[in-house]
Amino acid sequence: MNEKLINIINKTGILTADDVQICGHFFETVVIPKNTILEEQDKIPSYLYFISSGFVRLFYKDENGDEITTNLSSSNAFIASFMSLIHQRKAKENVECITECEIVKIRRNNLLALIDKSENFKQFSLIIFEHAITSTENRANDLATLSAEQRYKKLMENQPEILQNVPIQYIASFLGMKPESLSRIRRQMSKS
Amino acid sequence: MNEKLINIINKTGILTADDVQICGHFFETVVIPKNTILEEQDKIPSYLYFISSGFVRLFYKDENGDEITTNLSSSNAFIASFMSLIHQRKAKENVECITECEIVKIRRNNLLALIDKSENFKQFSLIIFEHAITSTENRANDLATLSAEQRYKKLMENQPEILQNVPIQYIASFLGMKPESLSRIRRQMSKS
DNA sequence: AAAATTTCCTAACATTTGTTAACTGTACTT
DNA sequence: AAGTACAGTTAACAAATGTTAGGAAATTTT
Repeated sequence: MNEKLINIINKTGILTADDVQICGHFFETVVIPKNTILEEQDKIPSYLYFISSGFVRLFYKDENGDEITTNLSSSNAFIASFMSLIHQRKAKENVECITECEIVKIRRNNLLALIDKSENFKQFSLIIFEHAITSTENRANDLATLSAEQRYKKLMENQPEILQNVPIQYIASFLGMKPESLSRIRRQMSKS
Repeated sequence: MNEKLINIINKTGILTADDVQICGHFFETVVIPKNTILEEQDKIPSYLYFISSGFVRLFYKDENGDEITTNLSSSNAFIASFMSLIHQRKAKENVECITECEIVKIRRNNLLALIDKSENFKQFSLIIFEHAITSTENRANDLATLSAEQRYKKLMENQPEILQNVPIQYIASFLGMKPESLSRIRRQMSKS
């Protein structure tokens, strides 16, 4: 199985070597070209994804046809349209590879089978899920309390690799500002 | 058991009459005076709460000691510091009754026992959980894409009862703006 | 009831962010 | 290589929101 995924799993200390062995049967590693949509808005998603390398985003198209980026993720993170995946409902967002990506994916039914079979795996998947929720909560609280510049600086500190690899317009949308505003902020910061 | 809670349960169509009967043993109805903290930030929460009547908020104190309101809920909603309740971790936020409330609560261990015992109850609790997550996602997306005025108008339309019963400062914080800004918006809207 | 505290409002001003439009550079097509 | 489309930048201006300070109104305490 994918080494990075094994590393992440071991870091939690939840799964045994046997557990990992079993997992291996259900995860599939694939290389995806840039700009590929993995799961589409308004369709029922099928997979949970682990990003082994590359950059992935979640975004939805609003009433005006504008794309709103709600999540930016890079290597060693899980990503999915989580709630829709679990409940088999139409997804509110697209899952898109921003760069070429090495992706490790598992089908929903296999994921549920693992969760059902192993208490350890249940706990592990809860942690994945919790990360996704915490990240949404943090985004909401940052949008509510920080200025546009503070939000950008925080992203610089916490996920600097994003800045090098993700189009500015996606970053601006994720941070809740216009691309022109982000441009201005970047210029002002480069001056001092 | 509390009638409103039974109504909500029946509306989902998931639980049988027997299920509801069993639930009744584990839920406890209490009346709570206004301004009471039900669960405290940095402590491990114990209960899931259903608001039978009254208004409840989630809020956390930031580094500066400022209170940030992250959720405003009224009758017929479940509320808790969900992630912390499930994982038995220190809560990131307080749960506070804003007005006097009639609350129906269930202890975490009893909740887990019900989930474990009944597939129906597992599904039901997943729906409660999903509501909480959807509400956080919506807050984040609204903060990212709408102006302060648009956010206030949306709250007016979706939860008008909040405006009559929740202090303006909490509403402003929840909407990610300063109380003075909310005051101005309300005045401008009252003019036209 | 008076005093004190807190909440909310108001207004003037400062700052931040959005809007519009033009321009540059880059990547993709032909 | 030329042409086209798109992403990113810049600048001037407009609009929205934050800041500060003071006062009115409501609530709580004495």
